[in-house]
Amino acid sequence: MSLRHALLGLLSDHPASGYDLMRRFETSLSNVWPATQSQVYGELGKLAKGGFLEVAAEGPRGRKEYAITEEGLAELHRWLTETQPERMRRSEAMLRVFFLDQLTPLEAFTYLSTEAERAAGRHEALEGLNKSVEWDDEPLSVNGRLALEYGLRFTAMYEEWARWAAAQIEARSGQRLASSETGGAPDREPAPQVLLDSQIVGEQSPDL
Amino acid sequence: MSLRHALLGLLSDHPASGYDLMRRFETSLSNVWPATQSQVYGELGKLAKGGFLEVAAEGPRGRKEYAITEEGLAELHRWLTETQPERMRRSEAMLRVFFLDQLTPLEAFTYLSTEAERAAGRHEALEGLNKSVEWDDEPLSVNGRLALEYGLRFTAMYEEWARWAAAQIEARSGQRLASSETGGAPDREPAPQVLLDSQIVGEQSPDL
DNA sequence: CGTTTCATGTAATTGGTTACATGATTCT
DNA sequence: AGAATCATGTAACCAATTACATGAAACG
Repeated sequence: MSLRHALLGLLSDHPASGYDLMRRFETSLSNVWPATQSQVYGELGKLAKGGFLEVAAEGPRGRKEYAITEEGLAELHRWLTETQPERMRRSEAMLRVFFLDQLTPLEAFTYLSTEAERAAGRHEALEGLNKSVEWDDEPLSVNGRLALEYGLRFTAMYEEWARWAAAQIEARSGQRLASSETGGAPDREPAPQVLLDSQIVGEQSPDL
Repeated sequence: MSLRHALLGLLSDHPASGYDLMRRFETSLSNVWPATQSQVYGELGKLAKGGFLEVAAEGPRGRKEYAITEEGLAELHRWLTETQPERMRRSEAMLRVFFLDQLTPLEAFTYLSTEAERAAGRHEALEGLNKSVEWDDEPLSVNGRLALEYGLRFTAMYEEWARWAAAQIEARSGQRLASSETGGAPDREPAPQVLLDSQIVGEQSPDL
C-alpha cells in the first residue's frame, strides 16, 4: 500500500494534478516506486474520498489540482515514523544464482560477468549524474543525495560481488573462462545530463 | 513470470510434489522468491498442461510427484541464458528516504539508525550461518555460498550507508542527535543453527 | 490547421496474498 | 483416539500492467 504514501509524499511538497504527479513518478521515483497512469488516477480518487487529499483548484482541461489535507499529512507522518519498511524479497537476479549449476561453467561465468558489466554501467551513469548536478540545500536535493549515494554504493558492491562470484566459478571449473570480451556490453548508455527534480533517485536502483 | 522458472529450477534437481516444493520455497527461496501454496499448486498445473512437467508418480494422499520434462529443461536453460533478469525497482525503504524532509532531523536520524541496526542484525545472523555450515562441494552448496556472500556484502553495505546517511542528517541539523540507544533493537534474533538444503539463500535478502 | 502536450478516465488481464475447504495418513 | 503432518485444491481480493478511449488547449 505504498503507492498512496508516495502520492502523499509528493503532494506534501506542493499541490499537483494527476498529470503532474505522473511525471514526477517518471522522473523522480521510477526506480524506487514506479507507478502507471491508471494507478495514479485511481489512487488519487480513493485518497480524496478518504479525506487525505482535496481538490484545491480546477484548471483548463478538466485539470484537478490536489492538495494534501491535515489528515493526509498525519497519515504520511504515521507511515514514516510508526511503520517499518517492508523489505522486498523478490530478486530475479539472485533466483538465477540459485540455479547456476544447471549451466556449464562458461555459461555461469558469462551470466555473472554480464551482471558485473551491467552494474558497472549503472555505476558510471550515476557518477556522471553526480558530477552534473548542482547540489543546493533544498530538501529534495538532500534526500536525492542520500539516495544517489545508496545507488553508487549498491552498484559498486554488486559489481564486486559478481566479479568475485565469476572468479569462484572459474576457479572451480579448473579452466580459464575469461575471454577478451566476456559478453560485456561494449556500448554503454551515456550518463543523462539533464535532470528535473531529483531524477537522481530515479537513477538509483535498489536491486540492480 | 519467474515463479514458473523457480519451480523448473527446483525440479531440475529431482522430482517433487507440490507439498515438497512449498517447503523448499519456505526453506531455500523465501527471501529470493517467496511463493504461496495456492500459487505453487496453480503454477504446477499450468506447467504440466504446457508440457514442461509431467506427473511421474502418484503417492499416498493424492500425492502427485512432478518431474521436469526435456521441454522444461530447455525452457529453464533458455531463461537462464537468453533472458536478462528484470531488475527490481520497488523499495519501500528508499521511497521513505525520499520524503525524509517531512520529518524532524531527530526522526529522520532515528529512521536511518534503525535501518542500520536492522541491517547489522541481519548481517550477524548471516555470519552465524556462514560459520555453522559445513560447506561441501555439492552444487547447492556452491550456489548457496555465492548467495550468502551477496547477503553479507549487501547487509554490510546497507548498514554503512544508513550510518553515513544518519550522520549527514545530524551534520545538517547542527545538533547532536545520537542518543545512547537510538531506538536500536536490544534483543536480536539468534542466528539459526539448523539448515536444510540451502537455507543459506533463505537468509540472504535482496532489499534490506 | 495540424501536431504535440495536457488531462482524465475505464476495462481486461496478470501475479500475488489470504482465507476457506477437505481429507488421508502417520505418529504418539 | 487424537494430534500432527501430508496433501491438494478453490474463491475472493488487491495491486499492478497494458491497452483502450476521449477530448481540450497550446504551439507552430
